[in-house]
Amino acid sequence: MLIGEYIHTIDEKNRMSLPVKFRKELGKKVIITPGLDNCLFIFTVKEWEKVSKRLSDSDSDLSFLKADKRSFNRFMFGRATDVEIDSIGRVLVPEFLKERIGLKGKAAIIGVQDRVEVWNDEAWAKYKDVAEKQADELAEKLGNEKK
Amino acid sequence: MLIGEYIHTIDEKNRMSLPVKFRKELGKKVIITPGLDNCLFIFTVKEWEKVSKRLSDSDSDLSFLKADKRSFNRFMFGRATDVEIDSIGRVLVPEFLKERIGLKGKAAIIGVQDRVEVWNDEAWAKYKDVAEKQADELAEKLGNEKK
DNA sequence: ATATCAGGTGGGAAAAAGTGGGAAATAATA
DNA sequence: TATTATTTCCCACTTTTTCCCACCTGATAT
Repeated sequence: MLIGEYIHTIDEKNRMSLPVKFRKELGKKVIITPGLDNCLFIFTVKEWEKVSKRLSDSDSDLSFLKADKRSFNRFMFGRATDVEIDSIGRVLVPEFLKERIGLKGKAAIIGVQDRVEVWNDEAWAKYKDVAEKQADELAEKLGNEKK
Repeated sequence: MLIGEYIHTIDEKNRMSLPVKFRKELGKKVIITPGLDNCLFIFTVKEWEKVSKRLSDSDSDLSFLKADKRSFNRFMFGRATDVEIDSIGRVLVPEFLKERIGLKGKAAIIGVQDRVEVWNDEAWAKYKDVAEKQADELAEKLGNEKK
């Protein structure tokens, strides 16, 4: 399971080293896609297959309008990139994905169960701040939904 | 069962030794997460699996499509860390978790049934003070609820 | 009182992780 | 094809982490 928060550098060659704790689970190749809430998602190949299957499944339970779904899939698939992890555990973050979330200098690398998220470090700090304030509230809400 | 209260030091290398009485039950690897009321939780791997399973959406590979799940999962997993317990029973408390609860110098380590809690020792002292005064009151309230 | 033991603390050396940069290989352009 | 730009690979440096050993303190036993 991918968990934890790490702050790493993105250098001028767009290289970013992955936390050692993630490397075993990620293997030697990953899929980087635009994520939601202004971050990037990194999936293992296996996880990506699961995700993409469910996204393209025509009779899945996703309550998407067809048009919405098409455009969402373009967003996810059209800009997904598979990247090799180099011999010392770094990935190359494509320029257009970097730009998309305003990455430069420092990145926050977050393990979220089955995926890794990459954030502009400042954006992450802000997001965390807000999330924390809402956390109790949220936990309670989720708790109630289960009833 | 994990019970009791201990005051231990956190040194400059972020090491904190776990009470001997806890070590057997905790095993050689634990999960540290932010807890509620401004403390940290330490779970055994087994306990963590139970907790995280219950809290995450187990019946969907696409939980990231829901905004509130995303926030919650980021909070839950992004800020948890698995740490090895070293040969003499110490854990490394990640800097970002230390910061979160204002840990430095002395920590209060509390056994709470299935989990261990870590507090800033002064915060714990205050909390205890208040809690103690309310304990009788609280006990009665809890007793009544069960009826 | 001294010795012994267990739990907890601290520090130095070795190893690992993360970062940066140059050279070789490849691709792009004219 | 020659030249330039980009990407890839490899090595080296720096910082952080890990490992190991020694010390301290308080409790118990001799």
